[in-house]
This record gives sequence, structure tokens and C-alpha cells, in this order.
Amino acid sequence: MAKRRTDGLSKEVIVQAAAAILDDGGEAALTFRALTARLSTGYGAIYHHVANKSDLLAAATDAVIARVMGDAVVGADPREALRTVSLGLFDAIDAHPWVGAQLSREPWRPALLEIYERIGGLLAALDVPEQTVFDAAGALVNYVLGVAGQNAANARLLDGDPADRSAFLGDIAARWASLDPEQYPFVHRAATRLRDHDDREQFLAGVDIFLAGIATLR
Amino acid sequence: MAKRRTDGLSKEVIVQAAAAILDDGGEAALTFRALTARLSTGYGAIYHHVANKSDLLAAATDAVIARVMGDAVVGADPREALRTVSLGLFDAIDAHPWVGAQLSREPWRPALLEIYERIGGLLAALDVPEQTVFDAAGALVNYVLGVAGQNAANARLLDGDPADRSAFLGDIAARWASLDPEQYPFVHRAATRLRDHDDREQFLAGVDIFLAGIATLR
DNA sequence: ACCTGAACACCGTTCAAGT
DNA sequence: ACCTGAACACCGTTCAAGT
Repeated sequence: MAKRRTDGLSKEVIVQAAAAILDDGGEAALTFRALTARLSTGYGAIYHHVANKSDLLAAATDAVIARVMGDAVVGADPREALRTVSLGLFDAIDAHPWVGAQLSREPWRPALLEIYERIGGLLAALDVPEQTVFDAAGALVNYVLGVAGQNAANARLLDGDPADRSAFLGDIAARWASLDPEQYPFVHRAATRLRDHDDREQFLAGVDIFLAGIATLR
Repeated sequence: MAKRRTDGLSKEVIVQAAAAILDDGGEAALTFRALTARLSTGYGAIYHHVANKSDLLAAATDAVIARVMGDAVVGADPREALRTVSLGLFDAIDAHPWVGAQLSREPWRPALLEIYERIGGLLAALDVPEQTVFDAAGALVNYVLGVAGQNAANARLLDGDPADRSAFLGDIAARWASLDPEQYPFVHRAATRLRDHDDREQFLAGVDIFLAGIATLR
């Protein structure tokens, strides 16, 4: 029926196909049935190269992160490099929302190791004392992945249409604005800011707060 | 066959049962079949009170967070209160790991609103300037949920046995220590710290870095 | 209004059989 | 060694029928 593929399968080919399906249709779209169809092959062929679905997701995540971390950030001072690397991760998770969820699922995987090494190394270059640099690295990595993941969840929801995004934010802003100011004073005030805030800018503002806090440790 | 329940079902009863199943067996254990068995009822009965599985998960999450946020933190100065609230969230997500994943999945839900209100209100009490308090709140909330979620992923993995935890950390530490120090200098050094670090302490250290950074905004 | 449970349209994964 | 695809043991969700 379906024509059989002539070239051999490999884990890399499978992982690339999985990433393409994930980018196209989100996590729900990645099924072994969709994969066999896309690769013109059978289940067993895939299981021959990949242990299971969770292995597949992890490998796809590692590939995306390795690509981002591979973009060298040379020459710049550590503070600027930290901003660049953080923003690179933010943008990568924005482009591949499934990466955000996966990173917090299997934290001992190569992807997170690369991230820790890069961010920790840059913090060490900032002359943060040895006994606190590990706390600082943990905090910064978690901040970056936390915001990026949250942002990705929104992006996934809105599916890329900027009109959707504006309507969605307007909707939430209206809901927040209609809350009782006595009971929700902060969120009530925040509503007016929500509509026209820039996610990337807010993300960078958070990184800067972090770096300012770290500077006090010196 | 199964005896039919005599008292009426309600969304609250269903949500409580779902939370109990989630605490017991993790996200994979929550199925409608397990729920009908535990509640001695049928699928339709549950769908009569709950829109679908995602609604059920969200409602269970809202209930947990509302309980944590309900614990008033009065009298203390804002800085101390922020530490207390952050730690309360950390501990709640540690005890109910499924909450962590859920919070980043549907961020417009009541649970996250409560968290923003509480943390934002305390930051405002710290005299953070109005134009930056929203950035600061976003950053702190994301840090707290990011670390808590990561920690919960580990906890889920280890399933509560402290011996497992020690062995697991020892395993990762050994793997990190065996990495090439040329290629992974930071992670290589971090390995020695990993074995005996305290997650809660490291979490609080991060909160403090944050608060120090926010103080520079004043 | 509230509940029952068979049935439907899916999943991930296995495995005997093929090349 | 690598691949095929029927089959198995599950899912979430629906809906005609009952009380």
C-alpha cells in the first residue's frame, strides 16, 4: 500500500520528523501513527531506533537546545552574554513550545546540562563568589526556563495568529479589570498594563533584576 | 455489580477524589475509569459536573493553590512575607507535584491570579516603583513556579523514598564529575556540591537574590 | 435533573513474521 | 540487522436509555 522507504532509517531522521510534527501540531499531534505515516514505515522500525515516546521527546529537545547553545556568544562581556543566551533560550522555546514542557520533565538530560554549563560559566566570569555561584546559576536557569515555558504555553494556545493574541490579552485584561479592586488591588491595576506589554522585554527586565541581585553578592 | 452511591455527586466531591488519585499515583493514574471506580459511579455522572479532563485538572489545581494562598501571612514585614509565601508554594508543589505542571498549562486560571495578587501586593508594599513592579512580579512568580515545578519533577521521579533521592543525586553527581573538565568546567565543579545541597535552602537563596535585585530598583 | 454503561475512535507498545 | 502491520491493552468522550 504505502510505498516502503528505500533509504535506511536512523534515530536522527526519526527525531527530526518528530520535531517537525511537534512544531506543526503541538504535543498532541505526535503519535506513532503520525510518525509511521510521515516516514512511510512501521511501528517496529521506529522502536528499533528509539526506546519509547518519552525517549523520542527527550532526544528532540536535546537537539533543539544543542543548536541554540551551539551559537557561540564570544567577545561580549559576561553580563551581555547572559542576556543574549537567555534571550536565545526564550526565543527557541517560543518557536518550539513543546521544548519548554519537556525540559522540566527530565532534568538530568543533556539539554539541561548544556544550559547549566553555559549560564554557570558566565556567572563565574562575573566574579560571583564560589559558594554562591551555584545558587545563582540554579536560580537564573529556573527563571529563564520558567518564563520561557509559561510564554510557550500561551503561544501554544494562540497558535501564532497575532490577532488572536491581541484579542486573548484584551480578554484577560478586561476580566482582570472587572475584578473587585478591594479584593484584587494588584491584579486590578496590572490589567491596564497587560494589553500592550512586550513579553520579550518583560523577560529581559527580569533577567536584569536577577543580575542586579547577583551583583550585590560580590 | 458495584453498589450505586446514595448521596448526590458534586463537582467538589469529584475534584477531591481526583486530587487524591493524583497524589497517590501521579498524573498517569488519573483516568475516568479510576475515578468512576473510586466514586462508584459512571462516566456520564462525572461529565455531568465536569466539562472534561482538563477542566478537572484545573479545578483540582485551583483548590490546592487557594488553600495555600488562604494561609494568611499577617504582621510580618513584606520581605519576610514574600519568603514565607514563596516557600509555601514550593512546599505545596512538592507535596502535589501535578500542580506544578498544571500551573504552566493554563495560566489564565484562578490559581495563578491568586498567586500574582499575593506576590504583586507584597512587592508593591516594598515601595518598588509602579512602572517596574509588574516586571518584578512576573519575574518572581515565574522563578518560584519554575523552581517548584522542576523540584516537583524530581520528586515525582523519586516517589518519596529518601534513599532513592540520595542514590539518584549521587548518580548524577558521579556522572557530572566524570565529565571532561575542559569542556564542562562549571558542571564539573558543581558535581561536588550536588550531593549534599538542600533544595529548599537553594530555593530561598534564589528568592533572596531576587529581592536584592529588586531593592536596587527603588 | 441526575446517573448508567456499552460503544466509538483513538492511543503506545508488542511481537511473530518477513526481507 | 532492519523492518512490517495485525493485535493487545489501554485511553477520553459520547449518548441512548434508565430513574
